[in-house]
Amino acid sequence: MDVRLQMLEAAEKLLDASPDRDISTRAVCEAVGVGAPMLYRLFGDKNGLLSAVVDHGFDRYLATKRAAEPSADPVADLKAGWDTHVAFAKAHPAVYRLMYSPSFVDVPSAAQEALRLLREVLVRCAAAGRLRIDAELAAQRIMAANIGVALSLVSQPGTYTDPDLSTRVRDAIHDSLLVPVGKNAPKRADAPLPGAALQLAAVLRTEPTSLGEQETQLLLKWLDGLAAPSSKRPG
Amino acid sequence: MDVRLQMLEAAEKLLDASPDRDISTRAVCEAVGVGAPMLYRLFGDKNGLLSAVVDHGFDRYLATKRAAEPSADPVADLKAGWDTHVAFAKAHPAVYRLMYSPSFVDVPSAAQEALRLLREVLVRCAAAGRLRIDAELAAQRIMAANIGVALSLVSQPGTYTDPDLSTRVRDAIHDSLLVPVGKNAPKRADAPLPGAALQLAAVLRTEPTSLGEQETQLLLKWLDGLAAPSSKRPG
DNA sequence: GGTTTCTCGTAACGACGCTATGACGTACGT
DNA sequence: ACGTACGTCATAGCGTCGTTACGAGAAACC
Repeated sequence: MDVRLQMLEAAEKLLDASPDRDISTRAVCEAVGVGAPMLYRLFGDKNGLLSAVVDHGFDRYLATKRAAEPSADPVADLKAGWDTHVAFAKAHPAVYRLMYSPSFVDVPSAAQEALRLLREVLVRCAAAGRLRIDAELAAQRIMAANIGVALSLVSQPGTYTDPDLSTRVRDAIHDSLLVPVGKNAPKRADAPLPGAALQLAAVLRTEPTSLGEQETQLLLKWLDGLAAPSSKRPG
Repeated sequence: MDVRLQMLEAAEKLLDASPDRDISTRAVCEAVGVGAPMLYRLFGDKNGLLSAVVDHGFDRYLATKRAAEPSADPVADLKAGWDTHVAFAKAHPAVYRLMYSPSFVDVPSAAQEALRLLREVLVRCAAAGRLRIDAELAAQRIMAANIGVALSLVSQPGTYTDPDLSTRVRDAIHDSLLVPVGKNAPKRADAPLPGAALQLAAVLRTEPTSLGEQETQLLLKWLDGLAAPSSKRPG
């Protein structure tokens, strides 16, 4: 019978159901069955309620995450942290938008908490000799890119269609900040075949050639296959 | 005495001055000196006005950018595009938030336009042999990271204090998508088509591919034809 | 049991997005 | 020249919002 928790959950439910991602204080009060002054005694004002919703959702999410976090491989934890960030955004799009693009001035404390946890993982990476730069600088770069990927996926799902978008951006950022485990580490092999195929395809699409139309189409099809031998592009 | 333009500029000014980044239709109408029905005849509703503000600000910004864009070095254009994106966000924080984290359902067309321009630059990079993957996939990754950096800088300037944040994330993403200049990039200026065809033919003769034997032979024959300088050359 | 205090629902206030109505000016027909 | 039809736009209003003053009812204390 915790009224505060009831209101938080009602607000989150209404928020996810709302098309314009906004709610009215009246709807929240009516859903719980309390009067309007109750809301203002508990949360101060509407922004306080929304901030509390963000903190509540994020805290509950972190509870399941914090239990298994400190593993032996800090780099694996780093990547897992990125993925859980994106998963949280997909699971609670409205809450995520309030978290990282709030309409009020003060950023919810959950955002600060998330950055703090990221910095802790990075400190462990540094202790393991895997971090190339200062943990605070690395945390800012990773978090900024992570927010961008998550926000793009939740606010423009029709535009950002690449299923590997998150992991690819993640690895690009991480690779720029971490030192490889060994010298034989996969030094980004500049595979000449896909590169050459991509370039020829690009040129073929922009310049006239001596080939016929069907020949060009078949050639382009082959080139696409040569450029992406292991994965398929989204249509 | 263009009322529509007056209202757009008044709305933008009020938007930047507002602490909670919201405006009232009444304030916009009063600032221009027109009645409320004028706004609804010009923009439909409040969302229409805000969408128009976004498109107007972005179009005016692109006008100064499009003039000097197509340079000889597409990679330099790519990096400049990232920087102008961040600069636009810093110059118009309220408009930028509406653009990439809108409160209404449909994303403003300016966001689509920005992604389209990015893809065009990437196609030019691919034609120069500098792009490692498909232009569409690369555009999504770059744009997602770019949005994250810009939105973090404008919505949490107190948290993201690293002055090099933007350029560092930019270079990390770009390095993961581009091939270095010296490696296997033939000179674009002279004859891109024969060069690309020759390079691919050389690679095909030294590496196993996913194509069958007959296909490879036919492809090599075509490539020899494309590489031969007997075909028409641009004056 | 009477008084005080605490709690919380009712009702109201100002501001909002949006729209119906009517006044005003203009162009046209006779 | 004068009446009429038409387009234009401000006034005024409706319903809803966030927020708060007020009063009723319950509980606690002397």
